[in-house]
Amino acid sequence: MSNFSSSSSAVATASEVDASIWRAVAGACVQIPPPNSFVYYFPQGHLEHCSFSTAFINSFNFALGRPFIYCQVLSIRFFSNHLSDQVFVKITLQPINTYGPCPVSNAGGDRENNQGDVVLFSKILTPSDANNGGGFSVPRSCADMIFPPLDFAADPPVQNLTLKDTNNNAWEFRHIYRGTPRRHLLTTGWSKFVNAKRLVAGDSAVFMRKQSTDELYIGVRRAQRFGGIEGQNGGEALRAIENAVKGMAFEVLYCPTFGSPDFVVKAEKVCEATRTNWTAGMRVKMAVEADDSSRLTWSSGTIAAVSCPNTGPWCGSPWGLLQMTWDEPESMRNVNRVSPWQVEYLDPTLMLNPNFPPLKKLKLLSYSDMLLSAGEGEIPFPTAEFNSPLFNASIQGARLDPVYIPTTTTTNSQVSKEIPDKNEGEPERETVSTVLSIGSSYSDKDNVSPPSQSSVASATKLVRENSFQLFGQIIQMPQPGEDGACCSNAVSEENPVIDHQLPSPSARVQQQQRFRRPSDKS
Amino acid sequence: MSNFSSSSSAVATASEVDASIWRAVAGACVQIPPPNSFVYYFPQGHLEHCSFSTAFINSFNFALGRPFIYCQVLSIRFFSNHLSDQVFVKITLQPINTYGPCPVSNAGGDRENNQGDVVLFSKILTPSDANNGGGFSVPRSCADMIFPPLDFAADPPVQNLTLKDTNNNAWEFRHIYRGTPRRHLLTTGWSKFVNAKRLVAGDSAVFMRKQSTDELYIGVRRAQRFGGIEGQNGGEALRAIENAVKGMAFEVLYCPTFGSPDFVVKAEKVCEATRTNWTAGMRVKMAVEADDSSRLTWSSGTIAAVSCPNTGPWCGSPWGLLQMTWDEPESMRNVNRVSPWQVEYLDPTLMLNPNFPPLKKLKLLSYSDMLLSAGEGEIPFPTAEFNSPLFNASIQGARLDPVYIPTTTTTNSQVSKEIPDKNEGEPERETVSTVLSIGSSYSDKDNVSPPSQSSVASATKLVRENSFQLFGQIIQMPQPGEDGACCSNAVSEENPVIDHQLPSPSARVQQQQRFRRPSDKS
DNA sequence: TTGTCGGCGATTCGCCGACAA
DNA sequence: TTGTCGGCGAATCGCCGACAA
Repeated sequence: MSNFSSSSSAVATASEVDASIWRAVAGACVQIPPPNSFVYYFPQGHLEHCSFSTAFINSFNFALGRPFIYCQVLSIRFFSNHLSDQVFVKITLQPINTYGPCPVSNAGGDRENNQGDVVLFSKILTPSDANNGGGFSVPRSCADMIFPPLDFAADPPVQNLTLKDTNNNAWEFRHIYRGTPRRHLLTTGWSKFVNAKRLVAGDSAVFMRKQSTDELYIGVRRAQRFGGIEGQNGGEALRAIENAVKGMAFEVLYCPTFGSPDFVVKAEKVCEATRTNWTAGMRVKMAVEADDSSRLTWSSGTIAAVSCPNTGPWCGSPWGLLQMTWDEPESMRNVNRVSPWQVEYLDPTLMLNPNFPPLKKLKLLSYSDMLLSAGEGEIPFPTAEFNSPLFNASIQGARLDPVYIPTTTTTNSQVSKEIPDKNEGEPERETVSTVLSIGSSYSDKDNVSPPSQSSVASATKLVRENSFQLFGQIIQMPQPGEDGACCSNAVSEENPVIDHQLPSPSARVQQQQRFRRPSDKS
Repeated sequence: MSNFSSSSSAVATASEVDASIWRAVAGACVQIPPPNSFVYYFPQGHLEHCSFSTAFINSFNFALGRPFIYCQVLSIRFFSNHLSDQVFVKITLQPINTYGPCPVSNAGGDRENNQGDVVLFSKILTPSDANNGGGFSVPRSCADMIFPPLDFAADPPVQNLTLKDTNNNAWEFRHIYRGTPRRHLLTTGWSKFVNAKRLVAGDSAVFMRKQSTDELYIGVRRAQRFGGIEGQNGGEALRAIENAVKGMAFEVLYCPTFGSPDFVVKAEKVCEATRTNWTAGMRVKMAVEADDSSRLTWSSGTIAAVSCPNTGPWCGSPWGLLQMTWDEPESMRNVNRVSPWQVEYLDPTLMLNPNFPPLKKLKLLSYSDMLLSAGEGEIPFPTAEFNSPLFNASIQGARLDPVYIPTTTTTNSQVSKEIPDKNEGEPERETVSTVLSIGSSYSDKDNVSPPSQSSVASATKLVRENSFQLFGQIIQMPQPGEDGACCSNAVSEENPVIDHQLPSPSARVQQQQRFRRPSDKS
C-alpha cells in the first residue's frame, strides 16, 4: 500500500459477531432495522456520527435535494472491533425512488431472530471492580441468571468459568462464593481481563448466556470518554452519501454509543413520530437502559424548543428537531437534542395517574454521573484514557489511585469539562418557541403501557396546531388564536406539489404527510 | 454539547509547543515553511493525510479547478497532543491568486528561529528498554551531549534528572553510571514513563537539551503501527479545501509521520523539482533520518514509473508523481510514491566521481548544527520521517552508529545503512554506493569527516532542465532506455569501481550492489 | 559500547474476611 | 446484598553485575 493511498479504515480489524450477542452488548435501546425493511437514512446524522463538525455539516453542499433518503435494507452485518471490543454494524442500503404507501409494519420486525435466547446482565464497574484487589463483585442476580450453579455443598463453592468476548477470545475466571456474609466474586483472571480490555471504573461488563447452548459470553461497554466515536471514515461516509443521492446502493457503518442516535430509522417510526404536533413545553419520555440492561426505564423531560433549519441542506429535516430539557440532566448530558422518533409524548392526564411508573433516580446517576461531572471529587476516577492501565506494571503502588501523575504540574485533572456549544457556523436554525404543528393529528388506537410509540397516537389529538409542513417548507409561526382543523386542511390542500407521500406504517395513513420539498420535483 | 453537534476534533486536547522543541521531535526531515513564505497547497495530499480513501479522493468532485493552490503562510502554530504526545502543526494559509514568477528563495527562511539552541539525541527503544527490567540503556553520546555531567568521583556516579515532555509535564529519572563495563542507565522512573506513554520496542525516545537554559526535554516518536494517522478531522479538511477554492484563508493541520509527506510545500521547491524531466529508470535519492536523528542519510532508488492522472480533480498534479522502487524496500515500506520535490536526481556522472564527496567539510559543525542546517542551500528536504523497522524480540544488534568510514583512498561515497536482520548473528551491512551522509557521526567530532553539503548542492545543479510542463499539463512518459545514455557513459568512464568494488567497512559479506546492475557479482 | 540474561530484594498484586452501607 | 478496607502471602517488578556482541 502506498502512502498515497492510505485507505485504512478507522475500524481497523474486526470480527463478525452473532446477532443476538451483538444486540445484547449494544443494548436494548439500539434497534437495527432488519433486512428488507424500509428505512429513512439521514445523512446529517451519519455525518454527526462520523464526528464531522457542525460547521461542516451545516454548510457543505451535498446537492442532496432532500435531507433524508428512503431506502430498503439490503443487508446487515454485525461486528466487533478487535482493539476496543466496540461493536458496530454495517448496513447496506438501497435507495428507493418510488414512494409508495408506507410499508406495513412488520410485526416483530425488531426481534426477528432468536434474541430471547440470550440472557444478559450488565454491571457498571465500581472502583473496586476496576482497580482494587483484582476481583469483581458479582451481583447475586447475575450469578443466578448467567453463571452455572455452584455446588453449595463445597466449602467454599467455587468453579472456573470460561467466557468468550465479542471477538471470540476465551477468558477464564475463577468464580467463588465466599466471605461473610457470602457473596459471589470473580477473582483469578479478572485482573487480566480488566487490564487487557483497558477497563476503568464507569465502564460496563456485560455477561451473557446463550440458553440454547449454555455458552457464556462477556462484552464490554465503555463509559463516555474523550476521543470521540470511532465511526466510519469521513470519506467513506461522504462516498456513501454520494452514492445514496445517485440512487446507488451504499454502505453505512454505525457504532452504538450513548448520545449518538442511529441515522437509519425504520420508516414507520419516522412516519409515526412526525405526525405528532411537537411543541415546546410538551412533556416527553425517552427509553433508556436500566443499569443492568435487564429492562428499559424512562427518562422524562420537557421540550425546550422545536427547531428546524429553514435553509441549507437540512432544510426541513426532522433530525434533531427537539431541543430537550431533561428532568435528570446529569444522566442525559449528551442528549440535548433528539429526533421525534426517539421520544414519546407524555399525556398530562396520564401523568397524573399515580400508577405511572416512577422514575428511578438513584442508580442511573451513580458512576456515569460521577464520571461525567466536573466538580466534585468523591471518587478518584481515571477518566482520561491516557491513564487507563495498559500494563500491570504501570500501576504499581496504585491501589487506590491508578492515575499516575507526573511529578509536577499536570493538567490531567481537567476531567470532563463540559464544552460549551458555540453553534459556530450553524445556519439559521429557527427556534420555534411557541407552538408548532407538524403534520396533522389523528386519533386512534388505544394506549398501551409498555414502551411503544403507539401511545403517541392518543395523546396527539390533544394538540391542535396550525399548518406546519414538515419537510422543506418554511416554518410558519402559528397564531395562537387559530385553533382547530386548520392543520389537515392546510397541508393537504395548499400544497399542490405533493409528489410523494410519507409512507405510513399502517392502513390508518392519512394523506397529509408531505415528504418532499415543493421545489424538489424529481 | 449536544449529540447533534459533536464537533470534537480528532486532535483532542493539545499544548502549544516551543518551535525548536517541536522541530526536534518532529525530525529533521519535516520542514515547515516559515510564516510569510509562499507555498503550494495540495488538497490531494491533505485528504490522504486525513486518511480519506483513495476511491473517495479520486472521485469526489471538489470543483477545484486546479490540483494545487498557491498560498502565503499566514501563521504557524506548533502543538503536541496530550494523549499521545504526537506533535502536529496548524498552518494558516491565504490563497494568492496572482501567479507571478516563482518566488525567490528566501535565504535562511527555513531557519527563522534559534533552532540551534536544541541539542537532541533519539534512540529507538530496544526490547530491553521497553520491557525488561525497567531500565533504559543510555548511549554514551546521549549522556555526554544531553545530560549534565556526572560526578565520576562518586561510586557509583548517579544523579536525578528532570525532563519535561512536550506537554510540559515533568518526569524524573535516576541516571546512574554503573556495571562492568561501566555504562549509563536510566533506572527509577523510566518504567513509569514507558507505561504512561505506552511505549513499545521500536518507538523512539528523543532526548533534548536547550543549550541556552540547560533545560532537558523528552519527546516520543511512535513506530508505525496500525490505526492510522490522527490527522485533521475529515470534515475540517474539506472545509479547508472549500475555503481555499474560494480564495479565503484557511487552516490545515499536519501530523508528521513517516510516509505521509507534507502537503504544504515551499513554492520554490515545487518549481525547482518540477523542472526536471522525470522519467522511469532514473536514479534518485531521498533524505531520511539516521536512527539517532543526528543527521540525514539518503535512501536511493529507481523511478519505476512516472504517472499522473489526466482526468479528474487531480489532473496534471505532480503530487505523488513518482512511483519508486527503493534499494532498501524494508525501510521505505510505506513510501511507494513520492512527489518530485521529495527526491533528488542522482546524476550518474557525479556519483561515480571519486572526488565527489569531500568528507571533511563539516567537521567543525556541532551536532545540532548538522541536523538543523541540513536543509540549507539547495538540498531538497523530504517530508518523510525516518523510522526504523519494527522491532521484535529477536532483533539483535540494533546500532546507533551506522556510518562506516571507508578506509581506502577511494572514499568517494559513504556506506550508510544498517538493517536489523532477523537472522541471528551479524546484521547485514547494506552497502549502498549512492548514499551520502550529512552531518557527522556522533562523539568523535574531530575524527570524522562528514561529506559536505556543497557537494550535494552541486549535484543538484546538474539536473537538466528540460521542459516539463508542470501545471495542468498531461505528463509525457519518456522512453527510458534501460540504462539511459548518460548513465552508461558515466559509468564506464568515470568510476566503475563503485559498482563492483565498493569498499567494505569490514570483512563482512558484501551485500548485493543495488546500483544499476544488481546481478553483478563482487 | 551496549543489549540481554540470571540473580535477588523490595514492592506490588491479588485473595481473604471484616465490616458497614 | 455488595462496596470498600486492612491484613497477609506470593508473584511479579526492577536493580544489579556478568557476559558477549
